[in-house]
Amino acid sequence: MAVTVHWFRHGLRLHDNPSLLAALEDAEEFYPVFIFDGEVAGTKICGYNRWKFLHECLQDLDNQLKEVGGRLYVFQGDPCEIFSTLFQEWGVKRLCFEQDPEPIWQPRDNAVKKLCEDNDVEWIERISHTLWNPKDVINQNGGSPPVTYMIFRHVTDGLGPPDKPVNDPDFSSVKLPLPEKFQFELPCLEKLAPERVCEEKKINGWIGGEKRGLELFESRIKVEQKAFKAGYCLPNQYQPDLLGPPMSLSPYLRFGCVSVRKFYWKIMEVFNEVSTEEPSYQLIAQLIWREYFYTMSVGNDKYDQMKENPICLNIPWYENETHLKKWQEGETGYPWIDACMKQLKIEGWIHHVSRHAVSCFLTRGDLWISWEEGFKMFLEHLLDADWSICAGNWMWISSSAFERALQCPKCFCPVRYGRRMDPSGAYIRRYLPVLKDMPLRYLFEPWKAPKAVQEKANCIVGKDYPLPIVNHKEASKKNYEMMEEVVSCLKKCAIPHCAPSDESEVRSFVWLPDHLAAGGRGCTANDICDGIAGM
DNA sequence: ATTGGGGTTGGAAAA
DNA sequence: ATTTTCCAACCCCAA
Repeated sequence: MAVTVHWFRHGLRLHDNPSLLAALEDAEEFYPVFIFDGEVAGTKICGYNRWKFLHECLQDLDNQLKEVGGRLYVFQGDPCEIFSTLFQEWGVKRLCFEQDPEPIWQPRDNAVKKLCEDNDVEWIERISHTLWNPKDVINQNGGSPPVTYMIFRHVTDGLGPPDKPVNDPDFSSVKLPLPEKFQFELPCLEKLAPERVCEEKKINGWIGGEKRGLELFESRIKVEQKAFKAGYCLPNQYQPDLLGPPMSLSPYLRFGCVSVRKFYWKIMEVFNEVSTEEPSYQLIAQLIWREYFYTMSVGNDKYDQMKENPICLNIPWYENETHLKKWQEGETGYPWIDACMKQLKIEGWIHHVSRHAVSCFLTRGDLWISWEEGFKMFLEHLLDADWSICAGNWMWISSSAFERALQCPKCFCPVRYGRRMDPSGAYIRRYLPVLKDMPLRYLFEPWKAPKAVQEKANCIVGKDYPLPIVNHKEASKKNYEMMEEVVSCLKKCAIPHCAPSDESEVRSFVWLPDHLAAGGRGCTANDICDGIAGM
């Protein structure tokens, strides 16, 4: 019988929460704790929508705990200092928390573990943010992160399917002490970081928290079930729904409102109910990508930067503050790009085709600006961005790492790709109202509209809407040549690193130079920017 | 595998 | 009403 604490960081949920169960086991008194330390839950770089989402997650946890007679204890400050006080005050005997695999959290967690050891407090860390323990994947692979995505898949196949979700917590036999003097007011963004409250406090349709996450999950499962029954197949030239209400679970996976293991097993279950075929890997491909980027960041604290990052190509990107600013603000003069950036800033979530478009435009496609800038922008605004997933996706997109480093694909045309993804132009008109009367014909390249058309549409290009900041055709051609040069330099020093076991896989691989292969990898899948992957 | 590019063609919108 | 322009819809090919 003991006083125990569960420390929430990721994993803002009650279901499938093994470390929460560990905290409740044989406990006499139980305290659920969340600590704002200026970094937790991605609050170091955090736009308004992310703050709002996090607050809703915490509010939801507090509401659920109220129903079982408790409250969520919320603190602000350094975890070590706070726990040091709490251990004394509450007489804590056990501290439980979910594993945060990313390197950025290790100093914090190591310090707290040491504090526990110094104070004779048992600490328990459990895996539930990822499908597998990244450390198991690395061990299974012989001590280093898998060199390629294919190998990653192979290794995880070797580990077997991920653990099934654990039972819901039972609070009936523990005491949930209520505070006498402590205030449970969640610190609001306006007070904590007023400079981060942007003017764009728009309603975005996203509501944080486990309750909403599970509702969305259930409705999403029904959609998938229907698709399976109808004979699920991968869409070849599919039309993304850029205008519908948010359906992605990615923000809920990011904050742990919905368990990734629940997601995995439910999809499998639903598919198996409908079909006797072996479930396609594609069903959970995005979850595996998520897993891959988390795992690959383990032990690489330079994962979010180009310099000194063993897996990232050094590419001589331009430094162009003006271009960067225009990209960030959605003022590039390419309506498709600008609409995506406006939606990102206003709503905090954009579809993966939008992510493809703007990330390619910033980096290897048009502006030739480092992916690190895009990483920072996405990490600030995207509800589903997490440090390693965001950085991994940006390296991928910009052809800075993985097999992309040696096989740079064609870039997206900001006009043509937009036309295909948003054929009615409704998406652009929603996020760029200045273009609402521009005829569809010129909507994706309004600078080509004759003066009379511009006047009639009440939008003079160069005045009401910017002229394009670069000539796509010229810029992308030059950038492609520069990328080819980088690649040809690399190929000269490329040496076979390891032979693929399966002959059929050879096609998918490009040999990596040693310095890349050491911590690097290649992969063949595409479509990695889906919200689930959480770029 | 998925894009852009080149070619062609038919048709719609602009002039 | 006629001409011009340009785009969607094909195809195939290259990367």
